[in-house]
Parts: sequence; structure tokens; C-alpha cells
Amino acid sequence: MPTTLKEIAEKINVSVSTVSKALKDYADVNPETKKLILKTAKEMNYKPNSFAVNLRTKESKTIGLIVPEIVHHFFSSVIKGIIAQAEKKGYLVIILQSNESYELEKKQLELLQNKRVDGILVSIANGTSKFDHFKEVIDNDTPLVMFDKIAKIIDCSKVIIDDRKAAYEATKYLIEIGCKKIAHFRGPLLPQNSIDRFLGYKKALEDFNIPYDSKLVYVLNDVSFEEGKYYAKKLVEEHKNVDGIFVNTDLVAIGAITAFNEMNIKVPEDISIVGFSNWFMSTVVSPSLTTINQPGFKMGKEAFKVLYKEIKAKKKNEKFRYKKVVLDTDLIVRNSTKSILKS
Amino acid sequence: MPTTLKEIAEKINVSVSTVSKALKDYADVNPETKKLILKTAKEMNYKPNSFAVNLRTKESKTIGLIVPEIVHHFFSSVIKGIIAQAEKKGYLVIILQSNESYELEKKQLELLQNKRVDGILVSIANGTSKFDHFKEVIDNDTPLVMFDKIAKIIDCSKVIIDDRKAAYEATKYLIEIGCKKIAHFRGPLLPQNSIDRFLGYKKALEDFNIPYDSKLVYVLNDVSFEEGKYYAKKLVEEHKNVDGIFVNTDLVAIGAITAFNEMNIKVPEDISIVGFSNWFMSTVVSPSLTTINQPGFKMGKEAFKVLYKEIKAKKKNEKFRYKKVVLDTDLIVRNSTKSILKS
DNA sequence: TTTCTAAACGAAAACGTTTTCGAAAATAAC
DNA sequence: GTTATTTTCGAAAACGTTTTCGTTTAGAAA
Repeated sequence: MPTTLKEIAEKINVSVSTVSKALKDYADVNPETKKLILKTAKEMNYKPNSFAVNLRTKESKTIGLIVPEIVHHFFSSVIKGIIAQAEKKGYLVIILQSNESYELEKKQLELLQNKRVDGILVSIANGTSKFDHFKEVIDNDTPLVMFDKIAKIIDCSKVIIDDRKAAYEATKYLIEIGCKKIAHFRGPLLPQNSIDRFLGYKKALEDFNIPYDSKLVYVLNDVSFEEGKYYAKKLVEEHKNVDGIFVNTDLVAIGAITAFNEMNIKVPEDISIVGFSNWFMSTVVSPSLTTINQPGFKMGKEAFKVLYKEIKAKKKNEKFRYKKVVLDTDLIVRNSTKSILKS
Repeated sequence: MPTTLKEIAEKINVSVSTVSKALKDYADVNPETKKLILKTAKEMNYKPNSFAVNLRTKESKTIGLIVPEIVHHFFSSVIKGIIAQAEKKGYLVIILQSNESYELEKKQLELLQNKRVDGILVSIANGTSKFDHFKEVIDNDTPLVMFDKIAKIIDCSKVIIDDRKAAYEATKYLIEIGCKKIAHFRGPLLPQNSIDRFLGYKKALEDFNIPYDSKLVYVLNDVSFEEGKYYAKKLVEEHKNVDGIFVNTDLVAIGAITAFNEMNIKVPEDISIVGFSNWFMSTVVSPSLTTINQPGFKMGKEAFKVLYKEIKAKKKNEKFRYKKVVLDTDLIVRNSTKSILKS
């Protein structure tokens, strides 16, 4: 049904090659005929058959993206950034979600390679601890860049934040406003981010001569509102005089705030809370949550930019070095923290 | 670099056709040779070149999806549903976002058609009031289904909720718990959903003999937390004894709750509030928000199912009737509403 | 006139698959 | 032994591009 080069060619009695060349602005076609071709192409509403173009050029102007979860403020921000940047460069984005599962992640990675996307963007599932499937992608010569949840062991480009530094800043801030006994709520052991945030917390305590107490570190079973509530209650049962908490994730922090509200413990007067991620809901909760801003949109844009460079380099058979982009985070002070220093 | 049919054929001295047929389980190939072909194909790690397959079969097993906004609890839920269902059927999903802009939506629709996706799923931008670009898609014989934000004027399959009925239920509930003076916060005039929700509100008042007062209906400039706060304050300035509000969207309702909290007006004791959408944050705010659950994930699944049927029908040259799927909503009662009837 | 150059075009291969159709070989029927 | 049928295979076209390379023609140079 759609117009083809052949039909245009027949209509005005030239060859297919000439039509193709005219449309692609080759030099060896008479300006007059070119004009005619362009005109009739428009008249016949010609649109190149992308399947044929893909086959010929061996590229699809499409990339694949795997995220652990789509319904998630941070990841959807990243997705938005990726799509926005990709669109600028004429690329489309196929999105898959691993549901934090290693098996799914692996299968989807194969799926994307079989579809022959030009490149792949991935944030690793919590469930993956083997990384051979990523190696295969790289061996396969498919450009790959990881973002946010990365595998340190895999040699490829990465776009991340400095979790450790950000956690350090958050904890340091609590110390600076006068907190003396600072707890930490963290997620499960696996993802590197959890570890790094914990290490940042610990380092800040050390640097400011606050003794580290492992009993003040709570490892949650999962990152949820309920867990936040539960452990906030547990914390007040088990400890007295805790005046600050650095929480792994906003959602958990909000759970904690809710629990404190219910227990009539005043946030921030009695206890200051700092979250992590700057989810939208943190602006909306009462008191609004002091947190670390994780630049999702920007991370998405940067991730695509890096991938784009790799795709271009591969096309020209150029060598390139893997890049590691570390994005700045910043502390956003809201109403869940307050200085308790006497001035 | 990747293995082709030709390479397999040469290796074991058969023709390309035979290899292809063996891999596709045609009847006219000797079981012995078939076994051999399958074996060597596996050894050589053969993966069909999807570009060539697309060109031959004229389908890409890929659909396009346009949403107004990705960073949005409802839409990301829909996206998740679409991707999940598509994956089951072996389809991939290319996602674009219109940013509520007509121009972008139009351009992206063309983009997807030029990419020759097998079908398109779309939720219409607030900014579009002309619908010719959708007509073109249909004339072009590309399966199209609209969801949530649809164009009544366009004849195609649709998956929606009954906004009017849901709003009716919400308002009816407020009446049943004893509210006598019920305000309504609504979004801008354009999207049909806003209108329908308003009509449901109005109808409920009529049915229960509560006089409709247009001064109690506030038309917000945009759907935001701040607008919710602003109009909540305005409401208490302009009216006394308002004991219930039906709000267009959770986010606005949460803004209103926050404003009431600040003004020391007790929710739900002094005023009951019902939202709309059941965003995740509604479970997390204090008091938690009574609201209408909008089944995003299910809507996504259903939308893909309908599209899939159309794709299949088109492939077999069958006629099909456009389908209209109306999904159930339900009222989720939480702590922002409370009966004020004397028992 | 002949020779050379440049401009303009087209033939054809190639990308890798799918599928039709005819041919060959093997087997069955007679 | 001949004829009919089945089984198995492969040639080739087709999908719609892109791109190389050769050919033609016109004009310039000699």
C-alpha cells in the first residue's frame, strides 16, 4: 500500500537508484530531475520503509532500556530523560522492566539483542548477582551503558551518583545541626547503593568523632512504607535519645515520620530525619522531608548521551574508552530536620 | 558477524530454503536433515536477523505508545500493564511522551507510523483539540486504541473508566456519610475526564436533593499540590460550613488536606475529602486519603489486549468491530472521610 | 576530427529472510 | 515394467532500500 521508490521511479521514468539518490541528496543527480523527484515523492506521500532501511544500514535507530521497576518516581524520571534525549537524536526507546529479577533481566537482554537494537541502557535488578549476561552483550559488540544500579565488576560505561558521598553529606548535615545519636535505616544487603550509603553514614560519624554503634543501624527486609513505620517503632523501643535518622530511601523515611506522628514524637523537634532520593511525595508529606536529591532526569539524559557516543564510535569503527559519569546530588533541606544547637 | 541462514546452509551442504524451513518446522523436510540443521544452528548460535524478518513479514512485533507524561503514578502503572501484556505476546513497546502538547503528539504519531509499528496505543494530550492526526492513523490502516484520555469523536477502540459514574459514587458517598454542603475542585475545562467527573458530582447532588451551587465548584488552573492548597484556603474564606469536597485528583486533594492541617481545620472531623486516582502517595499522607481507585495496570493490560486483537485481525484480513472497554473503579475509604451522622 | 573529462544516470548486487513452485528421487500402485 | 504418488529438496522471486561501479552523453580540450 505505501509508496515505494520503484513506484516513484516508474511514474517519472527514471531508475530506482536515481530516486534514492535524489532523496538522499547525492551529488550525481541533475538538479532538475531532483526537483521533480522530490515533488512527486511528496505528492505520493512517500515514506521510506524502515524495515528495508534497517536491513540495508544494519541499524534501527532504536535502543533498549531495562529498568527494575517502572512505577517508581526515580526510574520514571530517568526514563523521561532518556526518551527526551533519544528523541533529539532521532532514536526511539524500547522499554522493559526486570521486576528486580535476574532471570527476567537476562531474558530481556537477549530479547533486545535479537531485536538488534543499536544499544542498551540498563539499571541492574536487585536479584542479579551473576553478570555474565552483560559480558555477552559487550562481547557481542552491542553498546551498553549502566546507570544508577551498576555492576562494578563489568567493564563498560556507567552513569551514577556518588551514593557514599551523598550519604556522607546527609549524615554530616545531621551532625552539624546538633544530632548526637544518629540511627540509620538501610535496605537489604545486595545492591551496591545500599552498601555505599551505609559507608557514607559511617564515615561521617567517624570524621566527626561520633562513636559508631552497629545497633543503631537497621537493615530492613524491603524498602517500603510499612517497614519504615515498623522500624521507627522498634527504634524508640530499643533506644533512647536518638535525635536523628539517616534513611536509605524517602519512602521508608515517610513511613518513619508517620510512625513518629502516631507516637506523638515530634519531627523535627524531637528527632530529625533525612531521606534519600527526593521523591515527589517528599514535598507533600507533613512535615515535608529533608532529603538527598537524586537527579533522575539528568541521569537519563547523560546515560543516553554516553550510549549515543558509543553507537557513533562503533559505526565509524573508532575506538572509545568507557566513560564513568558521576552526577552531583544535593541536600534539600525541608521541615523534617531542625537545628537543636543552642545559639 | 552474526550467523546467517546461508552460512548454516553452506556448512552442511543444503540450500538456504531448506534451512529456513527446518527452523520454521515446515513439513517438507526430512527429519534427519532437520535434526542436523537444528543442531548446527544452535552450534553456530544462529539468531534470525529481525530486520530481514520484518521486511519479509511486514511486521515488527513492536507497538508504539504515547502518553502525556511518564513521571506520573497512573500513567506509569498503565505503561507497566501494557509492557507486561505485550511481553506475553512477544511484542515490544516503544514509548514516547507528548508532554500534553498537540504538536508533539502529532509528530510522534507520524514517527511511529514511519517506523511501521504494528499498532499504536495512545492517551491524548490535554493540548489537543483537533483529531485529524488520529484519523490519518486509522485511514493508514494502523491499529489504534485510545485509553483513559480519549477522543469521543474518533471512531476506534477505547479503554476507559466511567469517570462520571466514579465521580457520582464518590459524591454519593460524601452525601451518605452526612455531608450537606459539598464543594468540588476540578481541573481545567479541556479534558473530557474533568467534565465527566464534574457531571457525576452534579448528578449525585441532584439525585439526593442537594441544591447545586456553582460557587462551590472551583476550576483550577492546573492540577497541582499548590493549587489544591490555594483553593482550599480560598474555599474557607468564601464559604462557611462546607463539610465535604470531592476533588478531581489526588494530588490536589493532598494539597487541600495540607492546607486544612495548616489552618487547624480537622480532616475528617470538620471536613471530609475524597480524591480521585488512588495515587500511591494517598496511602502515605496524613490523614490517608479516601479516593477512587483508577486501575492503571489493568487498563494497560486491557488496552494491549484490544490492540492485539486488532493486529491479529488485520493480519488475517478479518473485519473487526471497534471495542469499548469500561473498567470498574472503586471507592477506597481511608481516613480523610468520616460519617457525621448522629446514630 | 579525435580524445578526454565531467555530468547524469542506471544496472545490479547486497542486506537476510520467507515462501512458492517445480524438479528430482524414492516409493507405492498397477 | 510402467505409471502414479509421495517425500524431499532447491531455485528463485520477493520484500524495499542503499551504494558501487560502469555506461552513456555532452561538452571541453586537443
